[in-house]
Amino acid sequence: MKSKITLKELAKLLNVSVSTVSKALNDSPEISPKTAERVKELARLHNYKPNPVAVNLKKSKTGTIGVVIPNISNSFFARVLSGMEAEAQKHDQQVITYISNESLEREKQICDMLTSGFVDGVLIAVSEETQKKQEYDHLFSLVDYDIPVVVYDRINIDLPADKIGVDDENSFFDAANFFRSRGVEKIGLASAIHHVGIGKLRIRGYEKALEDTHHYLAKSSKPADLRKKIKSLFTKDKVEALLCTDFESTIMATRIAYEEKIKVPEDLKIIGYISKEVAEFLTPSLSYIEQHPQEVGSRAVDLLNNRLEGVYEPGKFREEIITTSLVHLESTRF
Amino acid sequence: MKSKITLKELAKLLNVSVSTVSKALNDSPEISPKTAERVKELARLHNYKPNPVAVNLKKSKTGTIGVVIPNISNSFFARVLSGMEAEAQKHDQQVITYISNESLEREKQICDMLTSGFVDGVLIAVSEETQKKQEYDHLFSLVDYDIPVVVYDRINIDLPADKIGVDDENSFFDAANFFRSRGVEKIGLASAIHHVGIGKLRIRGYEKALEDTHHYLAKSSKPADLRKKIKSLFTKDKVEALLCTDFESTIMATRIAYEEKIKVPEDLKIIGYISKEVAEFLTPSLSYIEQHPQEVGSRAVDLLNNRLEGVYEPGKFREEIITTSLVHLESTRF
DNA sequence: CTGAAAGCGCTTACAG
DNA sequence: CTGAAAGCGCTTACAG
Repeated sequence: MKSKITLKELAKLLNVSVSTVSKALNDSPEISPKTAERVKELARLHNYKPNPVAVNLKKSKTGTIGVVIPNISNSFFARVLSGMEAEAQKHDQQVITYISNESLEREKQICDMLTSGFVDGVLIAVSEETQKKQEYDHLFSLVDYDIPVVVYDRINIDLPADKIGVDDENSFFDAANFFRSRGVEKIGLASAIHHVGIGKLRIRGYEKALEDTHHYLAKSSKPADLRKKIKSLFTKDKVEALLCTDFESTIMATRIAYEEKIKVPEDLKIIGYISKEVAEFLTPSLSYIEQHPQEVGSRAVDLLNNRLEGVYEPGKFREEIITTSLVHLESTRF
Repeated sequence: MKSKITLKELAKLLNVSVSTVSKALNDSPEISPKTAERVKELARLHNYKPNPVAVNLKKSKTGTIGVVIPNISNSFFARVLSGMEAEAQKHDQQVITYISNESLEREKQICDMLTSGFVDGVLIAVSEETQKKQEYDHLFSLVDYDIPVVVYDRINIDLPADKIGVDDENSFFDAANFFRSRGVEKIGLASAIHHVGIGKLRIRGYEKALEDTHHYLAKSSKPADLRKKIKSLFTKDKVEALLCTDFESTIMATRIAYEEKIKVPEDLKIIGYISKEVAEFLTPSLSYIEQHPQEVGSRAVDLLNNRLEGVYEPGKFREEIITTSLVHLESTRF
């Protein structure tokens, strides 16, 4: 039960002033080596640690960064968070997590909190609802309060902030071209997120790669509807390859193939946007787009810190893109 | 660019003292309704929000709780975190997230940080390595520093702290008995986590239910080895049902069944410890143990807050258990 | 009902 | 080299 010792108590025990103790512990050159050593020794003995709240108040900062996550069950975001936490550690920053659950209302509440000064900066991926309704006032209010914001992953939003994203469009451009190069003709796409930014980009990549051929699209945010459409791609259109923009459509596609006794990869190749963890264990294992979430996370923290430290010119914002890679497992075996 | 206004500035604008402003904003009965209204109006106009760092310093608390998570990619923990965040919100607390990556070393670093006073309390699920090596000194040092600790999920550890767990043993006791009641004779178990606490408990539940019959066990923390053992259960022992204690063994089992052309559920029933999200999408969909992670999370925060508020008697600790439920999907269809 | 003062635990110009 | 003082932005006994 060593209740925390303070500078003042330390000072009294040493018969010196609080300022001296503080300076000694902060390695100020003003202090004589002798007293410095005396102070440090006693501090060590008592296991002294400065009260971070007091230090932060003095320094007018919080030592903390706020992360807004739309959906933590999505393992992409979970890994991004992990990358952020690791990077923040290196800078002795604490990560405060807020989960919006893809809700605009919740996101507003969170931003409102954040304007009170709980954090030095904010990393945010905006919720689906926010994107759909295009209501960004709460985000602008962060900016108004001079709280630096870094937008990650879902970056196609018009906000004066640094951004770190993933090359969604290119990933599917490349994936579609991969199939073409192998002579596949009927290449389909399934999407449950066609209405949100990243979904649109992935679809655009697919369409650009296949400008000159027929597009086979199954798009719907309603599971039953999507299922019907994917099934139709398989049984009526008889696509030979399928790109899936998200977890739901990917898993649904493998599922429907199984039910319809379509052999993967013999009769149907699939590439999906799912995590390595799940991809490797599916039956058959599923080729996927690796988004390097940890890197997205650590870069996001980096951008924020550079911004906080004034490395970047005020008013001019960065936009960085992490390059994805296509990982081939069994579902694209030729 | 409304840089934050302070109490002092507000006071000057109103020609009253700082104390008056503070009291007015905190609805102190000492203040006349008239001035209270004046103060509040100006505060609203300037969008005044008290600086939380200053408030916390004054109140000698941080308004923050630290959550240590072994592995955020595990969707169980991701959901637990979500439950914690939701509950913390209700109490205006911020959640600071630390990820140990199942590493003892990292966990020590984190605990060391935490003793500096970044948080009012800690919620922790200890890392696998910590459990294996049984090194708990860093956790005891939290307790020594009078930082309340709540241990969640991995609770079979001897620490003076409140605990919130899941009825691991019972879940598999019930699951095994479910199969028996349906006349299944050869019931196997696969585990990649047999060496850690929750794994042991689940296995014990299985063994208790089947005390009088033969046990078919496939246990290994090495993937290749586990795979061989599961395969042997299927092809040599010809088990008719399998309980899997974790994500890895569950997915591996479905995978091996597929490769060996064993029909699920016709020739083999499976129950696994995986998340609803994955279970529902597997082929066939997989019956699973629902652990109610969000509830674990929110109860953990509750326990901590009751402890902080002195609701519980000092020195006497709570241990709560969340009851799991067995969710039947296709893999246990009779 | 209002305000001056002390203090939460630090840091840092400034004086000596 | 050391210390007294001011101050970060609040809250809250205490006096008037």
